[in-house]
Amino acid sequence: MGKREYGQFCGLARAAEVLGQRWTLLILRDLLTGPRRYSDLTAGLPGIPSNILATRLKELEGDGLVTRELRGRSVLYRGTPRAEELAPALDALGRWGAAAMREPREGEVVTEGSLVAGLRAAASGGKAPPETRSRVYVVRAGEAAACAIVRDGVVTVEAGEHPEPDLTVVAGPGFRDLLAGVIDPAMAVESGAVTLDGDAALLSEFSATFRIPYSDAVGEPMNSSR
Amino acid sequence: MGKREYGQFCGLARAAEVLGQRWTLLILRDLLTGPRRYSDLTAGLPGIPSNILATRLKELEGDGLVTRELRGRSVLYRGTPRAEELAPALDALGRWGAAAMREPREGEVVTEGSLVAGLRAAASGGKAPPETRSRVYVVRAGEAAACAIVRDGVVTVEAGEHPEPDLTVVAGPGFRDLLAGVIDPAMAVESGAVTLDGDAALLSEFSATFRIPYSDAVGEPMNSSR
DNA sequence: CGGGATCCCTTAGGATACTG
DNA sequence: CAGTATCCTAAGGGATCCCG
Repeated sequence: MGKREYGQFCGLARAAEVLGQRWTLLILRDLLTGPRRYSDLTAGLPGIPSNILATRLKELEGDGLVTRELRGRSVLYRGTPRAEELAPALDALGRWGAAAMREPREGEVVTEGSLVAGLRAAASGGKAPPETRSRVYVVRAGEAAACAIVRDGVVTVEAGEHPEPDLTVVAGPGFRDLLAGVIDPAMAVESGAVTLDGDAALLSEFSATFRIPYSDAVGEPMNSSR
Repeated sequence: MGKREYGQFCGLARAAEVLGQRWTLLILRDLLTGPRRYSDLTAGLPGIPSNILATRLKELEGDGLVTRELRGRSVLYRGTPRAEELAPALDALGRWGAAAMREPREGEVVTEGSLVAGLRAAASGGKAPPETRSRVYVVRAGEAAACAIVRDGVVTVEAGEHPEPDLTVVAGPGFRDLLAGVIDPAMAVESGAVTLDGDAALLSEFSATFRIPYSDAVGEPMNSSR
């Protein structure tokens, strides 16, 4: 048995062999938001050692999850279709992890990749209204921004801004409570959990579309102010 | 940033911090099939070093995913409700990994845990007929056995045998092709992919209920190293 | 300047033996 | 049975250097 293998004919074991290496899941998370250069990945994964990123990209290429592509004088890394098949699993994992998140820990940041992944996980847990009219939301948290387009009950989330959002939601402290449903949209505005720009009446639709309840199987944080 | 943390306020990163340690995912997989003693876990995870198992169990206990319970003169490890919330994510991961599985690699075994996890992942990808009449299947692969009960479109899978199965399916070489749908039930019997005991006509219902297609995004093994 | 490779050091993991 | 204890190797972290 190699050092990465588990010696079991089991889908979960196979997944763990590929995804269980440190940083791999986050690299794939970022690549599922679109093709990225080496330096984009470095910027989106603060603290990753350069040699580890290079090693992981080579491993993922060998596993058929990433392709490299020369573009101009830099290299574009792109997730393959096989990597895209991971989306449901990443959403499920992200929902599970986010269900236990209360406040950010000391020093934790929100990257573009984490914001996009979080919104995608939240979208798979809410229910978008099956309207014909489409909505464009922009969400900003920390330095990161993402846009979500809701159309016919289907949500797509991309990194970055959008030229004509219907509503821009700037996340403040307590934004997580809105996704959890422990505060309602009006309270969220009042408490500063969100700051809005655009059609503020859409916030309740937003909060129905994006939802990650707190797990009630997790204890309260020690420094709880609620 | 500690050595296990990623420094990101992100559900996926939090999940990776807990689940990304070697062996952890498989330990949880086994504990989601029911409470297990230390020696049960050792037996279900061939090759795991004893010190690693002990370390992981302590970590999982600290993370609120496992409880220890003295029962007689041995210790029972049990997954907590928070661990059970992982089930959808494990199913999704298992499906993703299993979609790329062709034949077992040299030396790979099927354990009870892997069989149960595989059937659960397969059940989340098939559609059980919404009948009132319930079905009891027993599936055997290698040394392992599991039973699946289908009732009103809901599938529950447990480890071990069942006293009165409607159909017992013994997996042979090519059983994976039946789950993938590349051979039909009649062919599966003929080719020896399955050996049946009981109501053989139920096999087509079985193969509709448990399904894991092959990923068409996977080519031939492209990675000879490792 | 982007995309790494190399070096050194620390820590986690693996194999095996041993004990309460 | 349920773990420790030990020893050793491999992988990760951090900084720097290199090359086109």
